[in-house]
Amino acid sequence: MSAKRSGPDLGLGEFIRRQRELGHLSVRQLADVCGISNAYLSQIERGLRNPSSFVLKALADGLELSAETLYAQAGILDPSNGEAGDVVEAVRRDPYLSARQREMLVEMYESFRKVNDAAE
Amino acid sequence: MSAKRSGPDLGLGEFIRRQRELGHLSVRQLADVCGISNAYLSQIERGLRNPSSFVLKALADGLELSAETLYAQAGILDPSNGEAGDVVEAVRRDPYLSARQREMLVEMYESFRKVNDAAE
DNA sequence: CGGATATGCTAACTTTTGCAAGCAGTAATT
DNA sequence: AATTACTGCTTGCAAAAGTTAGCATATCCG
Repeated sequence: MSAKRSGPDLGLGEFIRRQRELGHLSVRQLADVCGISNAYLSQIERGLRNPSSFVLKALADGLELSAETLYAQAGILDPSNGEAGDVVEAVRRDPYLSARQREMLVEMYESFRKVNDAAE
Repeated sequence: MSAKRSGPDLGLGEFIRRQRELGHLSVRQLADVCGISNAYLSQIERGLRNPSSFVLKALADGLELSAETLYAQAGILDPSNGEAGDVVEAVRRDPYLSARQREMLVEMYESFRKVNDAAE
């Protein structure tokens, strides 16, 4: 058995489900895009199954997420790479944007976050 | 321009074996450290088995490699992974946005960059 | 020559992944 | 009410992952 679901995989399934719902996709639609069965995706989302590396990769692609983010959520990758992405900071540091453009991007980003929070 | 690639198309199993031998470990020793059976490790190294995410993670730890390196070798993670502070990367890694929202932000960012380039 | 001991590999077995098919619920048409 | 078309969930099974026990060879020591 070795490593199993004892502990920190709490949330991978829910994270996937949340991402799926943010994209307004049904279980079947996402499963289809990822090339897996809807039954299996349903089980993954509820934590009943432990997807293999390749399925996880397919899910990352289907959700248009970086694979690092998903793997970090699964507790497999160190979050040092996956979590650091502060969009606002990256925008503010970008030397190729004008102040006005930075402001627009930040506002757009924050309004997205706000909308998602409200739709929770 | 193509940057230099180290060990282009080395299979995952062969890569693991090479790393293990570089560390002067036997199959049993590495398997023990990783918490898997020696038989299974042997099969992984010869490409007869396809290890799960957790086993891959354990192998990375046992070999004292970054998990990213091993996952890149497995063809699961994109090897281009180092550039920090990039807006696009930050957006792609943000787990609170939907795929559609990420796409919109990236397109907005890139159109800004394009406009700025043209006006240079 | 034994006999430990270490190497990697094979075989038989158990457990988990992943899928095809079907079930129950909801909402809109007819 | 019946049909059609969605939604997500459950079931039973084939295939793959992963383990325990054992085989064969090689080295080292008395």
